[in-house]
Amino acid sequence: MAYRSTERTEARRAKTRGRITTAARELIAEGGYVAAPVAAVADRAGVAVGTVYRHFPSKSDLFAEVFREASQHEVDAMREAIEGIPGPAGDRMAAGIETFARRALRGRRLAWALLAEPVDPAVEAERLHFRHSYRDLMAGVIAEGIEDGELPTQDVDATAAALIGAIGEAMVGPLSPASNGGDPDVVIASLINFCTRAIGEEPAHVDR
Amino acid sequence: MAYRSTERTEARRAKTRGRITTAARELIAEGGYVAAPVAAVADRAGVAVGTVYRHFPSKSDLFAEVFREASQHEVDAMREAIEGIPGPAGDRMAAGIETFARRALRGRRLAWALLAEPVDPAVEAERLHFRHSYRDLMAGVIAEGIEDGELPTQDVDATAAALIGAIGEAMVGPLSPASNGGDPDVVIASLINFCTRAIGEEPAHVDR
DNA sequence: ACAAGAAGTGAACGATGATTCACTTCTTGT
DNA sequence: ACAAGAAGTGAATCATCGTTCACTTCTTGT
Repeated sequence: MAYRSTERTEARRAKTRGRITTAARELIAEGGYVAAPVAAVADRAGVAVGTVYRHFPSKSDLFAEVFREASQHEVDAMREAIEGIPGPAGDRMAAGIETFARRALRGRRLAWALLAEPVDPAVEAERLHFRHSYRDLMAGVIAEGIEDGELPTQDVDATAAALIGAIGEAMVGPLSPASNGGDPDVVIASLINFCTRAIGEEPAHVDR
Repeated sequence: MAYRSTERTEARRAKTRGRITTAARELIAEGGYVAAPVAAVADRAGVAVGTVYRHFPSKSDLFAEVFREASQHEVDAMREAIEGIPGPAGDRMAAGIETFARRALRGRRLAWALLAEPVDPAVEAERLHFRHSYRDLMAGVIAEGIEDGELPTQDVDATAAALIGAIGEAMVGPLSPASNGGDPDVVIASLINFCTRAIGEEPAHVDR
């Protein structure tokens, strides 16, 4: 037994693995899943196709990991926005949405890939987890608002699911003004007004 | 010139064509776009693969037609629901949503394929048209409501886009209570309450 | 009955893309 | 220096599908 993996080789291995996931994420951010066949990922990472398979059992596993990391980032950002400030539920929801929206608009393609682009089942499972996290964050704020008497009683899960749908469509959907050259600030303000009314509050400012 | 197409042959040709589009629609309704390769469509229609290409220049064209027909049906149904009744904008929007929702719940897979499942660009163009139609129907009702002083001023297009997103997620999305065994009537009632509040009205009844 | 034209057939082709594997190159402990 | 084991390679393989086309079968007018 003349070979023993050491810190040095371990680090090198991790570095290669990281180059592969980074390449995959970049390709997705540029052109979505279709723009990221294994050969292209390997090419961008500067390794051979076979090397990808030394680090991941299949393409699905690779992309599931990429997905998991990227979406965890997004969810964490939203959670911080929501929990970071005190105040009424409506304001905290608005802060969460604003954070989500600004990040999504900065990387529209990646946001679309995470939210909506079709993928294989293994990756889809990650997406489901991701969407659940969003919904639960929203549902939590709304439930508190109801408990405090700030919001009307409502089916919290249904409201939260519909909110996620509305936000997704408004940010990355083809109908969205954001997809058609609208001013991001205006689009976000409209979206927040919509969501504020939807949970049963009066928006602070009215559009237009 | 000894052959002249006649009514009889014309009818036979149309029938075959119809069998092909029907087979395609059924396969989509059962398993989505991925479950409908040309060979499977031909098989279900009881014709050879080559026959499909006698009737449609390409798979894209076939599916574009299937999409167009199916979505036109849906849009017409919603339009009738909205225009069929008099009354305040909020009520008419609710009627439109209810119609949409009941149809979507009856054929969830097809609805998902029409609304969200990724497809080639030619078909995507049909979908865009379809979603635009929905948005415009919604935007029309809301604009009238604003004009009548029934609804607060708001960015009509943004509201309409967000509504479409909310409805889609609530009906066919993985988060939806409707996807998790919820009672359709309850799910629809919650959705309508959400949308009613979102456009700036007080719902008639409160959930739970 | 027959020729012309159309509809129908399905094996073969071509493109794309994931996955494999025999082989080479690098690292490590003796 | 050397053997063992790991990392890396990339051409070849396999699978899936859309599309084509030489051929067969049907329909119609003479």
